[in-house]
Amino acid sequence: MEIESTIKALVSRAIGELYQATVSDESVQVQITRKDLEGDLTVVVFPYLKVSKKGPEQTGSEIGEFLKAHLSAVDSFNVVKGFLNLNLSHQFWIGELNKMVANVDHGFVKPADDSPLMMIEYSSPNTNKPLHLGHIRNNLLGFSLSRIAAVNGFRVVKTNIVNDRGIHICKSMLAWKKWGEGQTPDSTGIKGDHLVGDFYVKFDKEYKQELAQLQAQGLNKDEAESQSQLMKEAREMLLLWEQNDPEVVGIWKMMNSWVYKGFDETYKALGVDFDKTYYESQTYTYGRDMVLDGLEKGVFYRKDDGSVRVDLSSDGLDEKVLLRSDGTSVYMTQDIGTAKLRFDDYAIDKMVYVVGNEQNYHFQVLSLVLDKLGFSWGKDLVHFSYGMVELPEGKMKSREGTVVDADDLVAEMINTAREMSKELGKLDGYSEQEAEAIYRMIALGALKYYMLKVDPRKTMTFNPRESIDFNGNTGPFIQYTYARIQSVFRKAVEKGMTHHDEVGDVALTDKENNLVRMLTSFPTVVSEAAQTYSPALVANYAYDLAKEFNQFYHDSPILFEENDDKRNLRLTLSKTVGQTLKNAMWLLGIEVPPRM
RNA sequence: GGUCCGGUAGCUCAGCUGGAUAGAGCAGCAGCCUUCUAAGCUGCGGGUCAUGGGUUCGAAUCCCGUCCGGAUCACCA
Repeated sequence: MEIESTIKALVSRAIGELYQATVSDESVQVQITRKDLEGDLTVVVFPYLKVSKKGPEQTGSEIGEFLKAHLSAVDSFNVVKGFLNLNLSHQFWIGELNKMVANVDHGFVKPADDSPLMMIEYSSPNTNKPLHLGHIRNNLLGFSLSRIAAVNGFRVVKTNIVNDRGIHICKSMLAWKKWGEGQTPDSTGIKGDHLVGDFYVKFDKEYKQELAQLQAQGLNKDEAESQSQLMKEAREMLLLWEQNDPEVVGIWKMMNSWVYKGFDETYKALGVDFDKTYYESQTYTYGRDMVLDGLEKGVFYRKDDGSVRVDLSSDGLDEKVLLRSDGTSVYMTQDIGTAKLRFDDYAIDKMVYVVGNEQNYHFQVLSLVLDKLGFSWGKDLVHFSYGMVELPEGKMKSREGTVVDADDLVAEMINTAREMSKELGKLDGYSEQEAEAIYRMIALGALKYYMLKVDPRKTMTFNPRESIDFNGNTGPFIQYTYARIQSVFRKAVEKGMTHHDEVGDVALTDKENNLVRMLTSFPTVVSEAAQTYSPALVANYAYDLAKEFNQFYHDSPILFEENDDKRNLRLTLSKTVGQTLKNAMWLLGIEVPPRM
C-alpha cells in the first residue's frame, strides 16, 4: 500500500522534528488496525518512548497530531496503550477504489522485453509410472509460481525435464519384453502411462520373488541382490541402451511414446503446460562430457574402481559419484548436463527448481558441483523445496496400493462436482456442455485450492473427504463468491440499471471500508508471494477477501439500495472485488465461473 | 550418529522480518431463505502455541537446551 510508505516517511520526520532523533523510514512499524478497534492503520509508538521521554499515550498523540497536520488523508486518530490508530478519510479510500476499478490488472507488474528471465522447472516425471498425488502438488506449485513470477516483472520460461532414461526405465522395458506378449495401449485399452507403470510393478514383483528364492537358498540380502538375474539383465539393458542398440532403443521409443501421450492428457486435465521440455536422454551426454572435462581439470577424481567422484568434504559434505565405474550416468550427471544446455539456450537470470524436499541434499551438491565447474550461476540456483503429501493414514506406499493416482483423483472430483451441482440445481438451463465445463472448473478449483492454500514448504496431509468439500475455506467458496457478483451484474442489466465505475463522495460503512482496505493490499500480497515463493499467501488472501465480501453481501443491499451514489459505490466495490478474486485465482491456476 | 525441516483448538491449517484479547475452516450444538445465488450468513463451546530457560517495554514469533515426528547422508531417481 502506497499510503503505508507515506506514513512511514512522515513518522520518521515527526520523530526528527518533535524529538530531535533519527529513525529510518523502514523501521517504522505500520500495521492494519485490529478489527475490534477504531481506525484503518496503526503506528506502533513503543520504539519512540526512549527518545520522546514521554508516556505512550502522549507520544502517540503528538505523532498523531503531526500526521493529521501533514497528511490530508488522515481524518482523526486515537491512541490505545502504545498504538496510534489512524482513521483515514472516506475520500481517500474512494480515491483508492477509483484507481483500482480503472485498472483490471491492479497489483500486477507486467514484464518488459528486457526484464530478468526466470526459468522454472517443475513436474519432472519419470517415464516408468503415471503421475500421482505428489506430482500434482509439484505441478500446481510450479504452474502457480510461474504465474506469480510473471506478474512481478519476470519473463518466465516454464520447463519440464523428463527422466526418460536410466535403470528404472529399463525395468519396465524388460518386464514388457519378458511378459508383455506384445501388449499396447490400443490392444488393452489402458492409458499408456498406466500400462507402462503396470510393467514396472510387474518387474518389481518378479524381482522380489527372485530375491526371496535366492535368500531361501541361504544367501543374505546383499548377496541375493548382487546375484539377481533380473537386475543383471536390467543393467545390461541400460548398457545396451547407452550403446544405441537398435532393439532396445526401439522398445524404449515405443514405450515412451505411450507414456507421453498419457502425460499430455493428465497435464491437460490439470491445466498446466510448459514452454520448453528437455529429455534426460538428450542431456545426459552433455553432463557426462562436463564431468570428464572436470576430471581433466582436476576438479573431480577417478577412484580405483573406475567411478568418477567429487570430494565435497571441504564444504561439509561427503564424496559423491558423478559417473559409475561402468561409465554410465547417474542422476547428478544428467542434471549437470541439463543445466548447461538450458543456460546455452536461454539468457537465464534466475533458475528455479521445483523439486521435493527429499532432494535437498542433491541440490546442495548440484549447486556446489556447478560452482566447481566454473559456472557463475551454480551458487545462485533456487531449489524450491516443497513438502511431501501424505494421507490421513500416513505416507503413500506403492507396495500397499495407497498411491493416489492423478487421473483417478481428477475424475472423482469432477464426478462429485457434477452430483453436487445437480442436487442443488445450480446450473439448470445450461446445456450439458456448458455445465460440464463448470463442473470441471469447480472440481479443479477445489483440488488446486486445497493443495495450494498450505505453506508449500510443509508436509501436508491430503484428506480425500476434505478435498472435495465445497464449503468453508475452499476453492469453490471463492468461485461461488465470484459467481454471485456476476449474478448481481446480470440482474442489474435485467433491471435496466445504469452503473458507472467512478465513485463520488459517499460515506463508507465499516464493511465497505474494510473491503476497500483489503483490496488495496492485493499488490503487496502479490509481491510477497513472489519474494517468498508462496502461492499460499495468494490463496489465503483470496479466501479472506471472499469471506469479507460475503458478509458485506449478506447485510448490505446492492441493487435494492435506493440512494444512487451508495448503489453505485456498492456496484463498483463488488466489481473490483470480483476482478481481484479472479486475478488472485488466476495466479493459482484456478478459473472462476460466471454462474454456479 | 551428522545435517536439515517441523510440533498452534478433536482434525486440517493461518499467524512466525517481535506488538494490543492467538485466528479460520471442518467436525458438534443453536439460529437465518415472500429481498441481489443458503456452495451463503450469524451465534455457542473448544488453546499449558511440544517443553524448560534466555533476550526485552513486549515472545506463538528471536536465541540456547530437552522431548517427539519427518527427510536425508546410494555406482536409485
